[in-house]
Amino acid sequence: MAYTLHDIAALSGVSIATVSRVINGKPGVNTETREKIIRKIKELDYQVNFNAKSMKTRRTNTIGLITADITNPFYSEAAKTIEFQARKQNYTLIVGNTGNSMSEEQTIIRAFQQRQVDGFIFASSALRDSAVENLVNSPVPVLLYHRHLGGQCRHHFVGSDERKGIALALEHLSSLGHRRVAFISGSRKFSTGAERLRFFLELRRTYGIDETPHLIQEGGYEIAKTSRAVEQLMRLQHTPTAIFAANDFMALQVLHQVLELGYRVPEDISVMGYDDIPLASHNSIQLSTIDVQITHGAHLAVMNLINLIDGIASDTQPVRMLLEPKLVIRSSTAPPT
Amino acid sequence: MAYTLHDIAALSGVSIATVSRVINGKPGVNTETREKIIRKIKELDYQVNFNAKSMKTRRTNTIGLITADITNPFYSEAAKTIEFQARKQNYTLIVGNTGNSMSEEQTIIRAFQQRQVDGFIFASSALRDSAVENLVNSPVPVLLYHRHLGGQCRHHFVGSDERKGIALALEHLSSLGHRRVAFISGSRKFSTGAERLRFFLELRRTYGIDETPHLIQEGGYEIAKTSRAVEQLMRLQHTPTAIFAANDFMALQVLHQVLELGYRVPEDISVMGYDDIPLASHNSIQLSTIDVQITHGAHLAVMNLINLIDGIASDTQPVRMLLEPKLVIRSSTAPPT
DNA sequence: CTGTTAGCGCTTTCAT
DNA sequence: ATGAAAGCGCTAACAG
Repeated sequence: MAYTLHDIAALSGVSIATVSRVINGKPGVNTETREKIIRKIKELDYQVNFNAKSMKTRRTNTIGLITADITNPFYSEAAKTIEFQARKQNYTLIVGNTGNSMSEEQTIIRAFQQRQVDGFIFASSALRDSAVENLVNSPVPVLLYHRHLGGQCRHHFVGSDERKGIALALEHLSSLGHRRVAFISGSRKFSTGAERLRFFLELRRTYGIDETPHLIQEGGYEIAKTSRAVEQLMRLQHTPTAIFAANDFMALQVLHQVLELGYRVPEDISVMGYDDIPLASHNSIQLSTIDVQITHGAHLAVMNLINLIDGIASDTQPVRMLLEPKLVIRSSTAPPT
Repeated sequence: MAYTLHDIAALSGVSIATVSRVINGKPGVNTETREKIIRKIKELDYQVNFNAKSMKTRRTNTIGLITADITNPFYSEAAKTIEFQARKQNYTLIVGNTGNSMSEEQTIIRAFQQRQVDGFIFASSALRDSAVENLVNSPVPVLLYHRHLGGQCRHHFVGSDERKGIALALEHLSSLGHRRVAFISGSRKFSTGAERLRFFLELRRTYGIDETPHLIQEGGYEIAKTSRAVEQLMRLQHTPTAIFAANDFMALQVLHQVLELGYRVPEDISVMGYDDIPLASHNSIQLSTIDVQITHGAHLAVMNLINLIDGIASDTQPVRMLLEPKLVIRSSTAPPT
């Protein structure tokens, strides 16, 4: 059994109130008494019971992170930063993986509520996710990271400026001289997937990209879908000179498949990704992509959530931070020949 | 403010004790009363305050996972399974990343203790880690996963049979006809690194592997170290016909570097890894390796820890489970030419 | 079958 | 400067 305030108080010959005061650095304690108590605390290696404390303070100093899949390098990178920043501010992180299942998500939300988390970070929500929408309308602060809920629901969000990112990619490909640029979209159930497609369609004309419908394909999480998309594309009369995948995960698959088909990258065809997951920079891959500033965003997510918890940030004016994406040119893109 | 037992009790016209009984499925409540209460709970969407409950029950139903780096695919894979299995048993997971820093580790341990976690899983400990050793001797159950603390300290452990794994790899290379097999060891600060090297040295004779000292090189987490090792190896008069790296992370680097130097894999040189991280099976990599059963081990880790928490497993007889590793033959190994 | 009550370990008024 | 006491939301005797 661990020591309690009572133990420290009894052994120091004072009341628990006084011990509580010194633990919390409150004023109004005689210096000698304070030192005596501190000595005792050190001696016994006393540790506060945060749960008991929470009962009075209504603060658990824990934040709940809900992610679709921690195995996804994008999220594990974010989780690492979130955990670190949270800990620096004396918060601990509890995590849940939804595996993109709504029912799991709901279960996790409830479990976290029961644990009285001070705030939630979602790094996984789909567009129109009613569980999250309900939560957003509850009194506990919720911040969406990377993917948002769409227009209908007011919520706090830290993410990347997708329009800017698509523009950056198109500008790069266009300036290399590409006109027949294929696009493989991600799942449109997520804001990122939907927006990247939308902005591609919206911006391609500006950059002089060919508007042939066949150049747009739908990908997604299942490799098979991306695979089929690539097949379709490479079977076209006029094959694209560049393939732009809406995320690195798909881009990697594209890269592999195109190589398998005997094309050289980037000599015969350029491949462009999006996100800049760690693997993209791996020396045997070297994928050109858009860096969405994962860790920077994760850092801001924690900061903003804690401000919300502390009531520093106003809750009426939703947080909405869009980070500047950066173009990362590696060796999967080059001028068409 | 969320509802409490009092609210439900008042609104149902019963006492809090009765409500508590129905919530915990305790017998001795009139069916009608029970149903009335259940209705009220549903209607208000009442959720128990786990913290308050913990004060009485001395159980928080949370387990602390401490990992070196959640970004490492090995650990994120494990974390995913651990979170899932824990949740299935009504536990939540709180996580901490040490980044291999002892002081961070100590900080995390204390934070978790203050949160009254019911048990710890370490997936990151070094040999002779005094913080963990102390913790192991405290009353709260601690289970080491993947890496253990070495012989001096009795503790619960779930890992892989490293001797068997090395034997499997050597048998594979040997049966392909390799004799000049180089070995790049991992950091010996960890049980895995130390043991794999030890078993390689111990077993190579059995498999007819050349015992030239130059074939043993030291690698580690810094890419530069592995890089230098490969350079040394390929500068030898008799270059090895196969390079066996003590983990996939290094093997990937070896693969890249050897390819860069103009060798073909596996025609000119075979490369073998260890661990079978997800990336090893990536279609553009196809690394032959040893599968250490990450998820199976993670699953067992949770089960065993919970048994320990529940006092089902005896605490005097330490858990020590060594899973059977499996040989995974992909396309980075072939007979020497 | 149901209610009363005493804490779990802590913070925080309010007295002294 | 210090202590007594109430109470956070819950469980678990104990009484009735």
